[in-house]
Order: sequence, then structure tokens, then C-alpha cells
Amino acid sequence: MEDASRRADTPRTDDFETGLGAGDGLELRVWLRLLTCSTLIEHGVRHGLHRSFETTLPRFDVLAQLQRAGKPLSMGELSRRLMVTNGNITGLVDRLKNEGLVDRRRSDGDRRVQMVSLEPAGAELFERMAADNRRWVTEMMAGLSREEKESLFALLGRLKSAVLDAGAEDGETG
Amino acid sequence: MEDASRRADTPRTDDFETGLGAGDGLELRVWLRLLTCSTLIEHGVRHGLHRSFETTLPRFDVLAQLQRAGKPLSMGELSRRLMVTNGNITGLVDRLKNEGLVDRRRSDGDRRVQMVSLEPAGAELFERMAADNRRWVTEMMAGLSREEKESLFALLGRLKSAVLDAGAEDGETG
DNA sequence: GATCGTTGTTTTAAGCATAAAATAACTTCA
DNA sequence: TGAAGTTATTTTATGCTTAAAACAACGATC
Repeated sequence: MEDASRRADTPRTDDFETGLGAGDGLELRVWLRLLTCSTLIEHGVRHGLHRSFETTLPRFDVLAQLQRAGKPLSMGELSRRLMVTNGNITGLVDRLKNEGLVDRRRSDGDRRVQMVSLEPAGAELFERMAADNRRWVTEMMAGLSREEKESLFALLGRLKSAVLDAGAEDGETG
Repeated sequence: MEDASRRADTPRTDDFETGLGAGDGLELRVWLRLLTCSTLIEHGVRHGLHRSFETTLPRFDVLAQLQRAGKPLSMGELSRRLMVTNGNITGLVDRLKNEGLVDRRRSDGDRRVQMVSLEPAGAELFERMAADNRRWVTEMMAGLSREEKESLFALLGRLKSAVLDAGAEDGETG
């Protein structure tokens, strides 16, 4: 009978739209809803990784990038791909290396650069996690039709471009 | 000439789709793109809050919830609305209280409960931050038409429902 | 071939976040 | 009323994350 007390102290992730309401700007409403969806799915994935693999989303993300790249990546390249600051990558790779999942070595050509590569244990673990991850995400979106998912994918592509364009302006003004 | 070295160590937020590629499942592609958009906008907002107000997104979110509620909220209620664990709220409210932006006092009826309320300084600061926040988000979405934003809003609503429905199944099975 | 600016990474200090355990107050019900 | 269970919050241990500063190696230019 371990059905109650599911886990200790997880947020309830109820139906709050974390912020503003109907009278506010459309952009703000889109952003808040986007954030809610992102947070909800992230909770699902993180919880799955924790429960099934005793690991975390950032660790998974690093392995995913290395697997996807199919070649060693520098610390900076990982930082850019994961969209986190590079001080962050240092600790993350430290831990993954201690766990034997990745290797890190100085580049021959440029002695500043550290190249991170996937160890066999890391690749094997990643494959197992990726399969479950895909299943979790698919299940979470099971309520959407194929058309809805395709529209959403397209619109998010538009949004991504818009945000990147807007960001390019303030900075590259020259 | 302080145009180079914009800021110390911010991630480049380039055009990487942080993860899988074209051959993968549609759901995974939607999720990764959603996460990219969410991260990009979050970076914009966080950077603005940091630069203009020397504050952080979680602090802003707490104030936003209190302002929106229009009444004091308990620690647990804040935790649910922000979708973070409640241990988290403790430290966050500690800091906001030290800064004089909120007040926290035991509830009369239930002595376990702590009610958090917005102080005048907090309300005043929030109004200023909210105005800028709205501007930043609007600018980031300037490249989208009204129709696109409305479609996106609607589809994200569908997604939110789908994820909540999927989550309701594994747990309430009884 | 020394100096200047740049680039890649790490370090530091602070804050955010989680999960799990602990504490404390409430409720129920016999 | 008092033991058992539930709910609200805090504490603990650990890890993630940021911004900024520090460090180290590179590249160009003179």
C-alpha cells in the first residue's frame, strides 16, 4: 500500500496561469502560457529522470548534445548549445566525468580549449534515458492531434525567429 | 567606447535546437522548440530585471502573484502558483522580507500557516517592473502578427490542458 | 618578439531549486 | 482526551545557475 504519499514535497502544478489575467497584453499572456507549458513538461521529464535514473535534466542535456553532435565538443560549445553560462558547464562536466560518463581533455591545437567526449557508459545510459524521455513527452502530448502539434511546431519556429531577431538588434547596433 | 564586452559571461543563445533533429518524433521536436523559446524569452526578462532593477525573476514572480491575488497568500499557495517546491518559497520570502518588499505573519486561524502580503514598497517596485516587463516581452514578439499570437495562445492552451490531463492519470488511479 | 586586445575556461559569491526528512499544528475518531 | 493521520512549513544536503572577476593562452601588430 504505497499509494498515498507519492513523494515528499513536489509542487502541485495546478491550473494557475502564474501571473497576469485576461485584461493584459496578448504578448504577456502568450509568454505566461508558454512558461506554464514549459514548466509542466519539464517537471514531467525531470521527475522521470530522477525516479528512473537517479539523474537530473542538465546532466541528460549534456549527454544529449554530445550524442547528437557525434563528436567531442568544447566547453564553450556545450555552453552555447545548452544556453547556459559557461561557468555552469565546468561543474556539470566535472560531475559527469566523476561518474565516468564523459571524458575531458585539453585540445592539442589550442591549449585553452577543453574537449568533452562521450564515454561508452555515457552513450549507453543516454540511449536508455532518451527512449524513456521520448515516451514521457509523447504521453504528455497525447491529447493533441497531429495537426495541432504541427501548427504548434511551426508557430514556435516563428516565435523563435522573432525573439532571435529582436535580440540581435540591441547589441549589434553598429 | 564600451560597445564590445557587452556583459561578462552571458550564454550566446544562438540558433541551436538544443537536442534532437529532423528525424525524431514530432512531440520531441515540439518540446525542444518550446523549451528554446521559453529559455530565450526568460533570458530577456531576467537580463532586463537584473540590469534595470538589480533583482531576479523569482523575486518578480512572487511579487506578481501577490499583486495579482490582491490579498495575502500563504506560503503553500505561493508555492503552488509559482510551481516550485515550498522549501524554495521559504528562502525567497525571507529575502523579500529583508528587503522590505513583503511582510510575513502567522495566520490567526491556523497557526501553521504563514500569510505573505505585499508591502507598499513591494507594490510600488512591482508596478515599475511590470511595465518594463510588458515592454520587453512585447518587443521580443514584435515579429509575430496578431493572428499568429492568438493561434499560439490557443494552441498553448490546448497543450496545457493535454499535459495536465496526462499528469492527472498517473497518480489519481484509484 | 613584446604588447594589446580577444577568446576559452575556471573561480567566486550569491541565490535558486529540488527531494527528503523533520517539526509543528490541526483534525478525526474512538 | 489522546493516539493516529493529515497538512503547512522549515530544514538539510546537494546540485544547478547566474554574473562578474580572474586566469591563461591565442592572434595580430608594430
